Amino acid sequence: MREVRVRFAPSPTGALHIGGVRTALYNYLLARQFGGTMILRVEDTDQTRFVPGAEEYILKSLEWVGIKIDEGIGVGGPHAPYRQSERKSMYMQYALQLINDGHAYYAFDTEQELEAMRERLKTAGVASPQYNSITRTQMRNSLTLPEDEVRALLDASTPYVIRLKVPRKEEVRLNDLIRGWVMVHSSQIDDKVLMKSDGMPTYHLANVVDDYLMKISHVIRGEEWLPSAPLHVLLYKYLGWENEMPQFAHLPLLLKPDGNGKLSKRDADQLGFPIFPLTWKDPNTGDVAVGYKESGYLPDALINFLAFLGWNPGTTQEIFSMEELIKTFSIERIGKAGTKFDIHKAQWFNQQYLRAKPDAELANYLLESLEQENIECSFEKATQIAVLMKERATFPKDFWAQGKFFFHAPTQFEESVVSKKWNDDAVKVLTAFKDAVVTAEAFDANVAKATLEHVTSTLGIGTGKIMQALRVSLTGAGAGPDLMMIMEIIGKNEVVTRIDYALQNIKVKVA
RNA sequence: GGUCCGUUCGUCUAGGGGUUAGGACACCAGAUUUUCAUUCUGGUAACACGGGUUCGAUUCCCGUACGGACUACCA
Repeated sequence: MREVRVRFAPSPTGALHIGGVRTALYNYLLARQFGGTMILRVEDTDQTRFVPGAEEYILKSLEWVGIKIDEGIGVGGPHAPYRQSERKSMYMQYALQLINDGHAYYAFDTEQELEAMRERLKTAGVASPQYNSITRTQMRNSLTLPEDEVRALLDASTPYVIRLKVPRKEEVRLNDLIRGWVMVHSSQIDDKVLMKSDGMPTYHLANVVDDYLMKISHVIRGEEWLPSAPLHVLLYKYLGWENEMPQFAHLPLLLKPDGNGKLSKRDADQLGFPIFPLTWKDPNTGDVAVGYKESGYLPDALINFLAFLGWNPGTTQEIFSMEELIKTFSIERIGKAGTKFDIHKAQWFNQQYLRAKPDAELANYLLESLEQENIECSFEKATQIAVLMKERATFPKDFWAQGKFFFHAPTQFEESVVSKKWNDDAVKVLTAFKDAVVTAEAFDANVAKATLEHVTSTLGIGTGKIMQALRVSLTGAGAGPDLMMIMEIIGKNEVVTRIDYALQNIKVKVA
């Protein structure tokens, strides 16, 4: 097997889509598994769509999820430069070679002429008009124009493009690693533009030339490229690179969670989940899209989730570290069908990864939130809270979001709990409990529990009946972690103060 | 419209000529828990349809339907 060299080749036209991250991941896994090379190349041949900051964003995103680039943008390498705009001068020679070999030609048609041709064909009943082996005979190109006129036009710097001369009748075959043999008839491929009039190559030429020059062994990319893959095969053939042609693997697309269609930013916005790894501010519109990182997703969890979107190991194991993924991954086990994107699964993975973290790390998450709120808290106390909250957290920010009551006494009490559980018995027990706590010498969870049980049994009221009331008086809510531990953490004085406040501010609704 | 790709529980999927069609998420129920969550146990739920081939098809073949991608001097 030849040396594995794969590439992730995004266009810097905006933030990196989550589907792009998956594509990068699969490339990376293959490279690592075979001790190969992961290359990052930027395909910025369309200068009109260039977005400032996009390239840096892509770099940061890959770094955050733990995909390391061995060669290319940001790290350099033997095939530098890795930005296609900077490789501009390298492409023309190959286009010229194709012309010399009779596989390409100059075309001088203006936009208006092309438009007129399409109109003409449409009115004649052709659904999708193409510049191809038939129509090119009626256009202004080096195949129809006399040689000296072509030279004259070129000498006069007339704008032109170079088009591939696709044969009229030929079966183009391609063995995709995921889909098997894909056959396309050349009559369905149009004479694609290879060099644009601004001197830049199109995707097709640049991609093939760079993959060849960079000795790419596997092209792993989205399914949207499958229709143009036969064209690329033709290009390799005409350029004389058939033996160096990489293997292709076209990944199934990520689909909308509900309904149909390709997953888009719009869907993500509507359903309230991130679509970009990192928060992205669109430099043109100023719109801000919150990223996975900022939403509290852990990079390992996101990677695990993404890896399973279209791939599975064939076993029941679901939690995979990057290392395990590298060992287990295989292109053969990538599915063919499009995958609906389900954010619930991502949340589940996040929860799993969060729980697996050491307590100290969890405590730090809480401490970070507290710092932003300007609240002092010892590491020990934060750890205690984190341990208590662990089982109910999905995101790091949950420790604060669901544990505010540890630091702020409630001033509002959950209505439904109050109306159902706040009654005369509750008031009696809370009053007695509070008085008992005041006199307690040492106070911790055990003392709290013993005290409460003593009070309830003395009064002859079931403990279960008033627990909710006690909880709401201490935390404001009807649900939460172990109450006795909460009391230990907030401390004796706070317990007394909070119960007092609740007693004075909650009216008895039910007798 | 044309070309190409696809179709197993609601979702992600395993499987593959003869299986009680397996797992996970979600959902529901029960148990545990002072509540919620966790945990445990159990449950509902799928081979798109029609023809072949075959003793037998969810699995192979062909159609149909449905879905998706592509159809630019964008990638």
